[in-house]
Amino acid sequence: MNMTEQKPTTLMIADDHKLFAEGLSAILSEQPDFNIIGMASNGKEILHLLNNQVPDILILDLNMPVLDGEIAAEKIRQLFPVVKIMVLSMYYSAQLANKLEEIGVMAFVQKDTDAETLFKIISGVQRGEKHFQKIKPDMQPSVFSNGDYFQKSHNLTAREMEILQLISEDYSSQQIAQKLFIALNTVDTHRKNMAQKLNVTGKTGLLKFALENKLR
Amino acid sequence: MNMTEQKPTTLMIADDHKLFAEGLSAILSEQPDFNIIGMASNGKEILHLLNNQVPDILILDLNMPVLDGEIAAEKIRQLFPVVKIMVLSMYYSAQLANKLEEIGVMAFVQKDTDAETLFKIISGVQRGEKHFQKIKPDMQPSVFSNGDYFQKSHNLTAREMEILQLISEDYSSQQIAQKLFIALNTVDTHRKNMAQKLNVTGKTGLLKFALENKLR
DNA sequence: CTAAATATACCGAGTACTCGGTATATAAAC
DNA sequence: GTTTATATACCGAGTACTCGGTATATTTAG
Repeated sequence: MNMTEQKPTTLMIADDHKLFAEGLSAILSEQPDFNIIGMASNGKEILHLLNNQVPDILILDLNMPVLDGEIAAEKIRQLFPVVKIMVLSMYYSAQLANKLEEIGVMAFVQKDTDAETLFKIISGVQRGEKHFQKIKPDMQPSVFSNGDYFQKSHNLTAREMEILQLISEDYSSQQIAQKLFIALNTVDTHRKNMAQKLNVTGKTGLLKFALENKLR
Repeated sequence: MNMTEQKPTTLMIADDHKLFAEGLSAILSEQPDFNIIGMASNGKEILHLLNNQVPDILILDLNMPVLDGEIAAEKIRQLFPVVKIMVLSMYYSAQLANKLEEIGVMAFVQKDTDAETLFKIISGVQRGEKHFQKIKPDMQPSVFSNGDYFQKSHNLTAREMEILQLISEDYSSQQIAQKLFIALNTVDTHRKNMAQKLNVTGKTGLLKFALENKLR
């Protein structure tokens, strides 16, 4: 049987989000094919762990304090080239995926992937397969994904939200006016009204509000 | 023994981040005091689940597609007032904590809490205790938490990063000049240099870059 | 030591924005 | 029907910003 023919894949997890890391460790531990042999919460800590023992696969969060995941990955490639690195992140960008592949990372996976898929990717990585998954090109959820929330809690009109979305996409007022076939003054008025409703100052305040409320 | 005296706390989890939800379910299932009886990935789905069966405690993610966590919480308070609601979020704000408390939510917990603490909060909620934890007042990680990453990958100087941080904190150029005891023209020059390095346009481009790179 | 990088500072010409206020037409609510 | 909300649009006075370019002093790297 397969179970007696192969030893479990040894894994280490480096992620500063404790609840996530512990949850991930728990679901991976349920799999007989995987064996968690270490956990770290920042880049430096994982380097120390690897000095004592190296796993088959390291699951590395991209954004960590003290020593960032990307830089940690570069160092680990140099110091422990036998370790296969998988990077986890909430954020996807093709540029970043390319960079990680150059570094020698084996997989770049988003944190909203389901467990079954993750197990398959891990097994693939252990066999030497790369995985640089491209989900939707635009990974950034639109403001409209929470449209009901905004309309209810901030009393924004549909038009205001339309303009807020365009602001968050770097449209100047002139560009917004052209796109929506309205006057520059009208855009300005909508912006003024929104800023007052949201109690922020000007375009940068609106932009900041829009971006911060995409947080998950 | 306590185990025979009390029945396990029944829990449902509503979170669209599958890996997180499954991990959370796994660690909670390891606790004999807790029993997961349902999982949903959006606000509407959890409402349907509750129509069939209600748990002691519902663990609800704040930002979900289709029907937002906050609005779902309000509806659940009306329709299923016996259910104790705990809200999980990556983001903390006192304003939001107040609002959730008004709605009748029992706890507001950040996703970087460790599992042991979460177990304690859940047990407290089951006993009727509220938990509106205030971690650090400024929950937003500073750009400097990834300082090495920025310096390395974008060739930003220390001064440039200092100014980028102030831009992300809504400082105008005039205010930055005063705060750093430099001329307005100098701030402008730094901004211009950064915008070119980061290949963005102007202040809004810089702000957007700063905010987007705080994503976890 | 020299060369490169960084911080500081300026000019000029122009655009974009801010925010108090005003107003009208249309759509939605009562 | 009337009233309220929304979308559209304007004015004025002023500030903030943009971005091409210039420059020098200091610090850092080779």
